[in-house]
Amino acid sequence: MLKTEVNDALFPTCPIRNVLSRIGDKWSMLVLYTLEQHGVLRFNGLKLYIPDISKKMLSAALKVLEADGLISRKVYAEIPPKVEYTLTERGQTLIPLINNLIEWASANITDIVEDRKNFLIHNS
Amino acid sequence: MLKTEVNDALFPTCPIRNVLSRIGDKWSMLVLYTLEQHGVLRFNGLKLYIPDISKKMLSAALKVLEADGLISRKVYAEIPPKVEYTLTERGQTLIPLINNLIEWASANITDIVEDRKNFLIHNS
DNA sequence: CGGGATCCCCACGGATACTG
DNA sequence: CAGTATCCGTGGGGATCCCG
Repeated sequence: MLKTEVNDALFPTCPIRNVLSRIGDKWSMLVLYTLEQHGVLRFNGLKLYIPDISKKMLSAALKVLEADGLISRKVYAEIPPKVEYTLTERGQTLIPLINNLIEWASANITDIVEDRKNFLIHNS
Repeated sequence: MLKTEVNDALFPTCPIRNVLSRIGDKWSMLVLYTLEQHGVLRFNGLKLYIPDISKKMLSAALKVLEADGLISRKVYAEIPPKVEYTLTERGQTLIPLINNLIEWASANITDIVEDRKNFLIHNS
C-alpha cells in the first residue's frame, strides 16, 4: 500500500492532494490508460504492456485503484487462477482527463526537452 | 533533482511517462496551482501557501519546473535577495488540465473515500 | 497464474547549519 | 531572503522464494 496518509492527514479534504496522492503516483495513470486501450486485461497481460513495473508495484497499484473504485477485479475460480481487470464507470470518467494530459505532453515534449537541455548547459 | 531518468531511459519519448515523471510528482502541480492562484510569488511566499513542503523539496520542484519552462524565475539584485516566480505561457496552458483534475477529484472524493473505507473493511 | 511474504538496499526527503 | 551543503533516518521498491 502506498503511503500517502501523512499529507492527507494535514489536508484531509484537499482534492488536489487526494487526487495526486492516488492517481499521480508512478504507475496508476499508466495502468488506467493501458486498461482503457485494451478493455480487459489479466495481471500478466498488464505487466506485458508495462514491462518495467515489478509484480510488487503492479499489485500495489491495482489494489489502490480497486480500493478507490477505479478498476474492478474479477476472479475466476479456476486452476491455474485467472483474474481480469477492467475500468469501472468511475475509472472511465477519468480517461478523458488522462488523454488530455497525454495530448498536452505530446504537444509540448519536444520543446520541453529542448528547454531542459539548455537549462542544464546554463547550470553546469 | 528528482530521479526520473531510469524509466525515461526505457521509454525516452513516451509522453505519459514524461509528463507524469515531471508534473505528477508530489509537489509540482500544487506549486503550479498555487502560482496560478496568486499570480506571482516569492520563495517564502510559496512556502507560506504550501506549509508542509521543506525548503529543499520546494527548491528542487522549482528547479525542475523552471528547467521545463513551466515557470520563470526573476532575481532582483538586492540585499536581502528577492526572487519572484511566475507561470510561463507554457505553464499557463497546463492550468486548465490541472483544474479539470481538481474538479474531478472534488466531484468524486466523497464516493472514493467511502469505497476506500469499505474496501479496507472487506480486506481486514 | 496471480499474487503474498520476506529480505535488503539506496534514494527520497527532513532537519540543521551555513552563505551571498 | 533565498537558497545550498551535509548528515542521516526511513520507507519505497526490486529480487527472490513460496503458496493456493
